[in-house]
Order: sequence, then structure tokens, then C-alpha cells
Amino acid sequence: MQCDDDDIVFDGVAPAHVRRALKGATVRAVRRRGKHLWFELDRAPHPLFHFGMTGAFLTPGIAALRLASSPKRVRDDGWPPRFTKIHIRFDDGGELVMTNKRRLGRIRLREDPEREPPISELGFDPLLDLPTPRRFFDLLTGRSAVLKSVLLDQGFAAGVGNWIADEVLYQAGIDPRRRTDSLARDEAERLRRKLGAVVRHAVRVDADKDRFPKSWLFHHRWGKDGAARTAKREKIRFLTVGGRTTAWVPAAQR
DNA sequence: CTCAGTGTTCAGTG
DNA sequence: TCACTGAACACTGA
Repeated sequence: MQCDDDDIVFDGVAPAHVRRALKGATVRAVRRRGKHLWFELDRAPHPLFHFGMTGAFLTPGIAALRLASSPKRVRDDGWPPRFTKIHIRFDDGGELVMTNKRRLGRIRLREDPEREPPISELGFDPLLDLPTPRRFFDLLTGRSAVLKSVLLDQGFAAGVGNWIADEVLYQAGIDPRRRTDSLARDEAERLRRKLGAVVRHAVRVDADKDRFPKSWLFHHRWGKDGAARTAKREKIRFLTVGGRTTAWVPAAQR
């Protein structure tokens, strides 16, 4: 195993320590909650990964596929790819690399990942844990903050990022600036169902944007040039909530 | 050249 | 305690 000498991505852990933890260990399971993923080894500590905005796990096959199908020529050459932070070799000959271009990702070691931060502080995962309607309503109305910010809060819902939050609000027809404690039961229920549906669909198509439904706001939100419109020709507006750009459709969101 | 962006996380304020 | 803001992190592409 090889590690980049990157004290940001290796969050408070010496790369040598990570190497020692992995070397000779057996991966019993790979687990995920929200945007965090960890290997359950046959011994502690266990490695925990977060990819930030620009990270990925790559194998030689996937990397080659990516390179071949990339529309523009990538300077991203051979193997291991640029921005490799950790390069793992398995005894069956398999290889796995974690890349992280912007260095917003993290590699950590945990004795008991599920019982320690950051995993222990995450809220429900829309795929693993989607609350009942009643529970969801209570969670939501139990706080008083702007809805968009709460959706982004990993302590509320794990794994919901900026575009998913906007997508869910658009599909549920709710204004991102609303306060959580102002939602009626039926609004909370629409939100809950869309939260599950959007995440499920994105995962089912392997996050392949071309396979997201044409009706999704996602396809239309990027060129924020003031002329942006949805597939139904609705005007898209932009504002900043919680420091993040929020795309929304006044004609469809109350 | 400048700026925003698939994300946290922390310090500081109210 | 909670809610919110701004900054920091590094790189790319428009």
C-alpha cells in the first residue's frame, strides 16, 4: 500500500499509521452511511473515507473506462491516476485507489466507526433509515431554521448535498426559504417521499447524470445565467442559503 | 484574470 | 444550546 503525504486528506493520521492498520488485514465488509464509507476489517482500527466534492475510488479497469469515455482529453494519465491519496493492493491481485483532487476528502481511522464521530453524529440515511411520516415531521418541526439549511445538515439527513436538497425541494413544491417549523404534515410528507425517491433513483442509475429523468431540475440549474429554465419552461431563480447556491423555481415552489 | 463549485469544519457572533 | 456567517482547504473550467 502506498500513501500520498497529504496531511489534509489524512485527517490527523500519519499515512504510516494507515498503512500499518491496513497491511495484512482482511476486509470483512464495506459499509456506508451518508457520504461516509468504511471498511470493516478483521481488526481495529478501521479505515473511514469521505470523498469531498472531487474524490473517488478507482480500479485500473474503471480508470481506463473513464479515460476512454472522457469527452475531453484528460491530463489524467496512467495508473495510479493523478491526485491519488492512497493505493491499496489486495492479495488476489486487485488494486484500489482513492483520488481526491480538491483535497476536501478525508481518510480517518476509527476503533468503532459506528459509535464514533463523524458517523455517530449523522442523521438518518434516506436509503437505510428513512423515518416514518410522523417521525419525519417531528424531526423537521422540532427545529427552527431555514429548510434548505436543514436538508444540508448531515445531522438531520446523512448524504444530502447541495443539488439533491434543491432537487427534492423542487419536486416537493416547497420554497427553500421556508422555516422547518412552518411545514404542514402533507408538505413534510411530500418532502420525505421525494427525499427517498431522488436518492434511490440517483443510486439506482449509479449517479449517471444522463439517466436522471429529464424533468429533474438538475439538468437545468448549472448555467446560472439568468435565462435558466426547467424542462417545463419555468424560470429558475438563484439565491444563497447557508453559503451555498440554491436553485429554485418560484412558479412551482411555495 | 476572476470566480464559482457534487463538502465539510471551525471560529466567532447573536 | 441553537442558528447563522464567513473563512479555509486546492484545483479546474467557464
